Amino acid sequence: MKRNTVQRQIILDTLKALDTHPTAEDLHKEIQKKYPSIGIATVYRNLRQLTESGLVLQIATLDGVARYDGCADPHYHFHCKTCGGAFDLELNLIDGIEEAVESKYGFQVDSHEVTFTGTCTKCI
Amino acid sequence: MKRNTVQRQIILDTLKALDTHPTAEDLHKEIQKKYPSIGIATVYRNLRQLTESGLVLQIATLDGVARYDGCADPHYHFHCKTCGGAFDLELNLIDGIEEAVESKYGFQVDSHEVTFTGTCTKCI
DNA sequence: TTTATTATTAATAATTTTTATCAATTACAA
DNA sequence: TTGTAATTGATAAAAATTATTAATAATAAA
Repeated sequence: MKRNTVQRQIILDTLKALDTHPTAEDLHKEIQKKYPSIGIATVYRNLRQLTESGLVLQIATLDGVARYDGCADPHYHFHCKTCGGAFDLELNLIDGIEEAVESKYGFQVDSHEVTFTGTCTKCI
Repeated sequence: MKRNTVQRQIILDTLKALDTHPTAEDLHKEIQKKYPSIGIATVYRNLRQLTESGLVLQIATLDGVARYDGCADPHYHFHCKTCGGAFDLELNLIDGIEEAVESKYGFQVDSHEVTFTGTCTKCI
């Protein structure tokens, strides 16, 4: 059965406190500042668990490194191709688009993600 | 200066002939059937070049493995979380959404991608 | 509370994916 | 045809992620 470990809570809390969208390694480094004993494998393992349970959002990036988002409610993202950063966007979610795909293709749609690519204000 | 090598042409042609969205390894295996001498590094190298020049589209996936799309004109995708497959969707592109992000955030937006996640008809 | 069970951990080895290196080759310009 | 430098194939290296394993600790049962 799933257990409530302090490590998992620390990982989730630290992720939620960051508004960047850290990679597993980023998050591990941040955690190490306060809890140097927590290993990188534990971070990976728990990020996967938290993603599966829906508490954490995994963001796909073009450079192949997974980034994580502690915010549960859905929103869209912008990726800067210069600095690699991922930013939240406060846009209204597109309405009815998941249902459109389900009825047109017969797929079962769980979620959708909209990602913009370009250059952020700092990097322009 | 950029050269026109037979390898690059083979890589591009093979990718265009596939309607799946292969990973670099998938594509390399497919190419090896006819051209066993072409190495995996050449496939990676050219996929990156072709992506940079805009002839090929790189698709971010949640499992962290890059997939490639030989179709130049933009369209949306569906990812099956069971089989890992990526499918093209023929939906109308969302209108004006890039401009909305540019004016709201001041980012320079080059493109946007909409990705649906769920279960495909085969895997339901 | 104490004990037993077993999920989880830290550390690290192994795997997977992608990029860098480098001598040989080859496309293109002169 | 010849010189050049971009590209190639092979492979080493790097980066990212997952598996392994003995030790630890969270929870249930006694």
